[in-house]
Amino acid sequence: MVTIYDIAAQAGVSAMTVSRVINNTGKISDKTRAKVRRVMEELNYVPNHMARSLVLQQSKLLFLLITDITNPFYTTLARGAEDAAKKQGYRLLFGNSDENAEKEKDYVDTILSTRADGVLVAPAGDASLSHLESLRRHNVPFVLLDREVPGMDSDVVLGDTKEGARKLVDHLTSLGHRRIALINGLPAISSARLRLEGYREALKLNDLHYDEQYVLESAFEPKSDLSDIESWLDSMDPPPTAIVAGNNVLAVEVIRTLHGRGIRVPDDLSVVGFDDLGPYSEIDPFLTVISQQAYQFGYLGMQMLIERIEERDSLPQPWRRIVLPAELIVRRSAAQLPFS
Amino acid sequence: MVTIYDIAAQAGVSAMTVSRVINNTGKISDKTRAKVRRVMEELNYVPNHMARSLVLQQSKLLFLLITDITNPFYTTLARGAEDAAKKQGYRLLFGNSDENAEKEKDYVDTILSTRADGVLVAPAGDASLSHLESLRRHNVPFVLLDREVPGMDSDVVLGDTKEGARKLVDHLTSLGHRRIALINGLPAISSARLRLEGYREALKLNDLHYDEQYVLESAFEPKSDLSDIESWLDSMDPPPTAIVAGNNVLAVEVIRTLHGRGIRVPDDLSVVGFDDLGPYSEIDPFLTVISQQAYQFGYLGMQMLIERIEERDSLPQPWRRIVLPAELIVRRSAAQLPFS
DNA sequence: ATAAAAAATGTTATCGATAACATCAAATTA
DNA sequence: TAATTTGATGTTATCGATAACATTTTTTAT
Repeated sequence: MVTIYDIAAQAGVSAMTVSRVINNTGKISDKTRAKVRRVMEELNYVPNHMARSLVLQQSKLLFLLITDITNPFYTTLARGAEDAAKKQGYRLLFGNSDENAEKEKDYVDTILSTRADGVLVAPAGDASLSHLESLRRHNVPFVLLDREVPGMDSDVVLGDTKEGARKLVDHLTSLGHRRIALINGLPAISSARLRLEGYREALKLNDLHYDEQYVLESAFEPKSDLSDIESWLDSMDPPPTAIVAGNNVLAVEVIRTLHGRGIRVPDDLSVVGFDDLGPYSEIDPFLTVISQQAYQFGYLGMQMLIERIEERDSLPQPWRRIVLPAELIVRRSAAQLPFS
Repeated sequence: MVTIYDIAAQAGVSAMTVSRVINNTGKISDKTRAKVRRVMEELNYVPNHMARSLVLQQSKLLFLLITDITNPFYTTLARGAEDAAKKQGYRLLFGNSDENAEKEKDYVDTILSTRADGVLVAPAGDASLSHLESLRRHNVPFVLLDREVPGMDSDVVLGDTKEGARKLVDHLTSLGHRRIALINGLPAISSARLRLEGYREALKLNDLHYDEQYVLESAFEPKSDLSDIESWLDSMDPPPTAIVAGNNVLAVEVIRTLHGRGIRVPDDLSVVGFDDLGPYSEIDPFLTVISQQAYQFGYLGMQMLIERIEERDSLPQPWRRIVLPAELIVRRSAAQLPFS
């Protein structure tokens, strides 16, 4: 590979002069600047970012860790983060943890050893605490997205999840439903806990009592094995007339399972969920959901992150917490109960 | 940040000894190995990948460039690439070019200056040629995915696109359709060209004549402005009874536009497309498509890439070309014509 | 014209790690 | 036991770039 020394030799100057031309620092005569530029072109010079970062002690490289690259919520979020990063002159790379704290840890190691300037993390769950402590210990700024991790203070962008859960339940009760089930993410994820809370509060406000049998806690990620959903559906007695799903993946799994049993949605059973199904849901606007501003999660989170990075030397600001609203989008997957 | 020198000092050995412990090279007594390990733990040592890559001249870092991170075809592909990379001990980072050759160029610059060991590229189009030449010139191995670029020989993983287009047209004709339109990607993308070819061949084989007015070439990416689709729909006379869409995004756009006009799919007009709509399409299996093995694109491409990287010193092998089959999945978006 | 200031360029050390070679002590062999 | 091998560790140079300081050249001021 061509280095600044090759250029320096070819142009008859010192490496430092080449470095100055590249970075537009110091004083350089127009003549040598032109000559150096020309040689750089001729030799197809590409700067070595690693060597550069090694001495500068900063990489202008940021990372975004998401938990499911096939989930439109996260990919939309990624677009927002990307746009904000580009605007500020940072490069952004993505990592996909697959809802798996182990994989996430590997990415954190990569991030630490790549000496990234900062990270945007949608943590896999409470078990992420140890990696986040690792980032903190090594002084790598990070902003949490969508989920909090108990025991770790930081900047964070959240959705108004509890309120979202309430709205969904309210919507269902307004349609006459009284036996409303919840299929939720694992309790090791903060957003799942809030959804359960919101669900319970809304039940109470609607004078419905909370019944444990109507709640299933399942992993957020798509799996081939739907047997726990199957047995849960069998177990509820009397069966619910509506189901709230804790995220888009679970909504899909539930509906698939129901279809497999010949149960029609919403005719036989209503289903509502969290997060849109991506642009493709527009083909046939079906699922009634709480829509979160996915793009904003990424955009605002990235802005906060970069502010943290650049204010590093000044005295530390208090942690910031952005809560984005949750909007109910009524479509067709929840129906009025006939006899209510 | 803690370096091997800090560890060396603390453990009372030389930096080289620490390096040996880290890499398990050379001979080290159990006693010092244990001591060094202990100090590394205590100080939370994390190796600096940049310094390491600088001397080793390899980074064990690979990149995947895709053109649309919100498209399930590419995210599924990404999962495959990720799995294959991990299996071989490489780290994988993602970049999103947004179907934009300029953004793609920025990523290529990043890749070059990061001294990545190789790249998997789904090129934005024929205009990608110059960046690919840049990669080639700098001796960075790459494998193309899904699209070829004229003028650039390389390893490549393709779908059997032309055959796919034929199957779609055959399916429609078997349902009685004779006026079949095509909304396709821009001709600057190789896969779009093949789809057009396949479409024309299939028409001929079915004794239908090719009529230019039934073909629209549009950008693959999602846009807010649907006016060209609108005017195209208006212009066709007599209107088609079926539309083939060149990819999933276009299929969605067309169906949205049709819905906006009160035209029902498939009752009033049939629509078929390329590529699945992700896991979410399973809620309501609607769109009849040619399904490509997205995961395999990524997995096999990554395997080829790594083989290239690791065989680098031995004599060069001829370029390889993998063509993955295209499977027709009949769902509900194309209907039998009543009067045929 | 000459000192002083400013501009242009060069030298050396450094970032954190590893390769290649050097050294020293312990173990083995003759 | 002296000679030799082997094991364990240390030293130095290097990867490609930049900061800090040093030097040379040019310009400006007196």
